[in-house]
Amino acid sequence: MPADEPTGLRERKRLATRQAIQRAVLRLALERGLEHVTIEDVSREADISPRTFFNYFVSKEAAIAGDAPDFLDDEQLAVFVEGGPSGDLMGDLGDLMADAADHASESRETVMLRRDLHSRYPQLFALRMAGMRAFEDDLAGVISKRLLHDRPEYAREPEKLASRARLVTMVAFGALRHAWTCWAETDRSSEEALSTRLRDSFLQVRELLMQSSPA
Amino acid sequence: MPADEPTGLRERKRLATRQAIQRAVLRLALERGLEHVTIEDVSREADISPRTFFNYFVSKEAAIAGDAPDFLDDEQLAVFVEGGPSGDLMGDLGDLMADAADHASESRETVMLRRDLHSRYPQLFALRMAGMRAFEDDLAGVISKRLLHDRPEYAREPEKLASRARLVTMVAFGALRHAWTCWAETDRSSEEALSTRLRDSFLQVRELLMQSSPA
DNA sequence: AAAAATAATTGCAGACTATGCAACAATTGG
DNA sequence: CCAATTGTTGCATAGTCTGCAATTATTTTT
Repeated sequence: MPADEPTGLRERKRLATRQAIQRAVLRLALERGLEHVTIEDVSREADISPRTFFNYFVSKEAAIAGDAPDFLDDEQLAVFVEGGPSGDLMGDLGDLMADAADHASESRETVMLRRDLHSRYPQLFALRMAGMRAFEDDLAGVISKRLLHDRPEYAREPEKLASRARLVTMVAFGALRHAWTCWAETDRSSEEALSTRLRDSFLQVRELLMQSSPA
Repeated sequence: MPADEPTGLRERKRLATRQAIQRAVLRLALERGLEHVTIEDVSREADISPRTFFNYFVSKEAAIAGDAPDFLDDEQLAVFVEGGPSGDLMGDLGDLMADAADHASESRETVMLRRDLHSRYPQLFALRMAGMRAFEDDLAGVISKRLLHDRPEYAREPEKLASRARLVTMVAFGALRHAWTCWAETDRSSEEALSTRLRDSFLQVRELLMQSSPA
């Protein structure tokens, strides 16, 4: 279906403006410090009017936080829901997240700028996480289907299923945060991909509780 | 004559004002909706000047989010660090959090108002979580000591220990979020304590990965 | 108990954030 | 090329937040 990219001029311009704003605010914040950047500065840098800024983001913080990752194609999602690829829940979730990170629609520059900014202002990272509620809800839906596939008896207890799906989602977000935090700390010259870190963190979660019960 | 009241008048007044502001903003936000409450309204309700509001909280959101839970007494912490009380990491963390919830310094009224507000505005809950970074760092420190006690060989790999401690912390925060979310959804008339939910969520995390590996 | 030191409250000025509205400009589809 | 749709902008206005200096309240010292 998505063969080429026949998006209209309008849509392309909108995307370009959105990215220009994000680059602008990230660059300026890194350059002169978060508190010394105003919407007016950002707008000048991105070549738009201050009013237009608010057509794209509700606040400076939202522009810095950026968008939640895109979800994957339906096919990959279907594989996950039906117990694949490996059958291990945490491992498969790690794969899912890693692939999402690799196919991010954001430019590499934006991702790197944001990583540096998060290192300097850890609150921003927490804020980015806070902005991912919708993504989290989507994820919970997918996980719910997967759990139902793994243990069909959940069909008789829909509330328990929902609760469990949320628990898995929140634990997965813990792994996500861990991966991002580790990645943000790696040497700037290191070429280690975020996706590698993601897979690793999810596998560590898997190990974690196996080890935790003492003799 | 001097009943041991270690806190001076000044400190008590400050605490009272802080709590008055929180009650005011929560009540007003529940009553007329978040977006129809201004700092001026809150200040009037709490009997302070708008300027004073900002001596206590940096923003309206911060007042709503409230403070991170207090940590427990050193003795209880020492037990945890040395492998107690049960020896199971997640279970012990659940106990720790549950006790912290039971001994919260906040008034029951404030806790309930916040719960209701979070039900109506889930973003606020995410924001509250985002504001707990310092608490999270403290927790990571405690967990690091516990891990070192459980597996002294970590002493040879301090970086691995730190990374693992952070992972456990973030997974624990997932459990925390789950417990709070479930608790906020329970019937208002239910007397189920948050601490019960906390213990339950942590134990579920423990079970989770045991079950997750298929045949 | 008064005086000095310390800390909290307040008003005010000023910069910045954010939204509604209406005019204008650009893109799209016929 | 025209008409509909969508995006941009300026303006007005309400609200957020900070620095500063004056005032008031508590604590400490003598």
